[in-house]
Amino acid sequence: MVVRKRLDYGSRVHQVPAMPRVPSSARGKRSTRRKKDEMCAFDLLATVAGSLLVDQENSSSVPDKVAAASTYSRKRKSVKAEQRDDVLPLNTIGVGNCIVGSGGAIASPRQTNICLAENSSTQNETDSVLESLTLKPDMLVKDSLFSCTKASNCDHGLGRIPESGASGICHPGSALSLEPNQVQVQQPIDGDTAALYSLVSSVDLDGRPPALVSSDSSSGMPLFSHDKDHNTSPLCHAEVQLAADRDDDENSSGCTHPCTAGNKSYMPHYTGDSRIRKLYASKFGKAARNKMCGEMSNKGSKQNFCGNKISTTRQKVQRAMFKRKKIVRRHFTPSSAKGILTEPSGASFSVEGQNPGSEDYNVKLRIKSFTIPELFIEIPENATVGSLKRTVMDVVTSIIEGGLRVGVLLEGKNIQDDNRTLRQARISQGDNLDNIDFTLECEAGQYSTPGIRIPEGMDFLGADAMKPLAMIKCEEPCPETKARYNSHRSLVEMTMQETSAISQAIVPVASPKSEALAIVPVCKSKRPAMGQRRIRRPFSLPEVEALVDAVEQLGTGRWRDVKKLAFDNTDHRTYVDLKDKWKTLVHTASISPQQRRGEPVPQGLLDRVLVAQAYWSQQQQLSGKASGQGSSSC
DNA sequence: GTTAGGG
DNA sequence: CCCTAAC
Repeated sequence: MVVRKRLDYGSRVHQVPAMPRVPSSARGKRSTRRKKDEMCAFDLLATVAGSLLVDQENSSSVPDKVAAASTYSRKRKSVKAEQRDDVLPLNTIGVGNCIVGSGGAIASPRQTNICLAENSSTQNETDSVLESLTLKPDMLVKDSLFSCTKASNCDHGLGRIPESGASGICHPGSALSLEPNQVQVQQPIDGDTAALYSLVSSVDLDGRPPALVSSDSSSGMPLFSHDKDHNTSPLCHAEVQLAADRDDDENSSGCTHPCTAGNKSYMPHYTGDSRIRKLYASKFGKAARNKMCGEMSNKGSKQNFCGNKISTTRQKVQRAMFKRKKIVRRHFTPSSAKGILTEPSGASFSVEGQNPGSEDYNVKLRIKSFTIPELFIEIPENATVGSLKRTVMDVVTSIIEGGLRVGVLLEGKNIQDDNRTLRQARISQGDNLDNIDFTLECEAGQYSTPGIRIPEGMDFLGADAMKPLAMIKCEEPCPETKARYNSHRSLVEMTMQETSAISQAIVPVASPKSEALAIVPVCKSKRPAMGQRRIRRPFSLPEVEALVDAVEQLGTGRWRDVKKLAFDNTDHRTYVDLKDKWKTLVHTASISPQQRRGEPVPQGLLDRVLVAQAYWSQQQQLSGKASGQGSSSC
């Protein structure tokens, strides 16, 4: 039922009409407007997530492999609280009968990736996976789905609800290597290929601090114990594991079904109690709202997907291509034997008690290393290193954030029928897993969505926009793989090891005072996912200077004019942004230099800010007095 | 659509 | 940056 709702919503997500704009006075607060059923999804998620966290209280902690993760402890609760205040405090939520994974949900509020796994049987496995989930600092993790299941079904099925949002942020590495850490998802084997798409699409890319992703991802993963054994270099490999789990009918009823990867925005509909709803609203709500477009947003904000406005130029990313090569490890779980067998090809088979011919088996895919090796960026010589980093981040983010559509190729042939089961597609048979490829494509198609306006000049990708962004090659299993497997699970691991070149064309964007690095990727699919938060774009020094200049001339109450004067050619800076930036500048100028963060602003500039602020605030007071006096006198 | 302000 | 109220 839940699945159905999600799917239904997702299928029409783009047609969800924007909330009619009502007079401000009539616009109530979100929380009061929101209907109960709009909160249901997260209610349930919160419930199950809470149970997982509680369960994992007993599990071992993630090794400190990232500096930021050093503080990670078994008290995942505290870690999350410290590192992400906008994360749902899952561990504070009621305990259920299930282990709930919430990788994305925690790693990134934009994406929710919550998986439900069986509770007791996977406890140890969760531990082991947690250990292998530490992320590389520059990794990319993007999770576009979460899964859930009813408590009564936790012992068997794993289902997931792809969460909205092909979003991505990336940390440019030294070689632009972007590696998602392990993201594991499980998929009913009799799910169709669309489900597999969703799973693969869970290779989320996110720029959140690695530690966060690490700990959070770990907590969110329904996991299997084998990872630890062969994951020799967790820091060097980002892995996505796709585990397919086939089980009895109970699962299907309790598990949500993944939506197609193409639909990145849809809403879960759950029912939950007000207690959890409160939790959600207070903590997770903000991020979730961004993600959960439509009803959940339900605000009529033009920044949400409900509106048709495409606000930033980050959408301008020219299509690029890159390939991914994967190594596939295959593990089977025949019955009546325990141990690891190696087939002639070198694939490792884990054999564990299960009836031969039983339909209970799983497929697990692992994707290691998500690398974008080549980016072509035109950057002025006077660019700073910091601006270069930001540019690279923006470019890569643009690539990712536009949304990735996953395709499945079997023996080079694209499997287009999403409704086919894996078995029907001959994916689950085990004898052709080496011939499975995945393609990643930008979600350019989303721009053709009715109601979504593509700014002119942003659509220069043309037909090229649909070229595969990535190709993932499944190859030979790693012979050295040794794994302990959960019973009745067969696994396939895919390793993305090589990446073909991806070429990106970046175009400079007009910017105040010829800002050195106002370079924005040009990508048709650059539009952020519905309801998705915009990419953070710190103001550069030239921008700040331009802002100060404009405010000095126009004052602090004419942000639209300021925009027109100094940022007219900068699409991604709205007058609200300028107003906000001025606010932060005033604050920055008013605090001690030691307390300031981010790229330092010259004190001289800050002094001008204070002077201008004082002057114009005085002017406003005077004008206010004058008008007040005038009106009274009249 | 703008402005102001809280988060 | 997001969101909302108020205009």
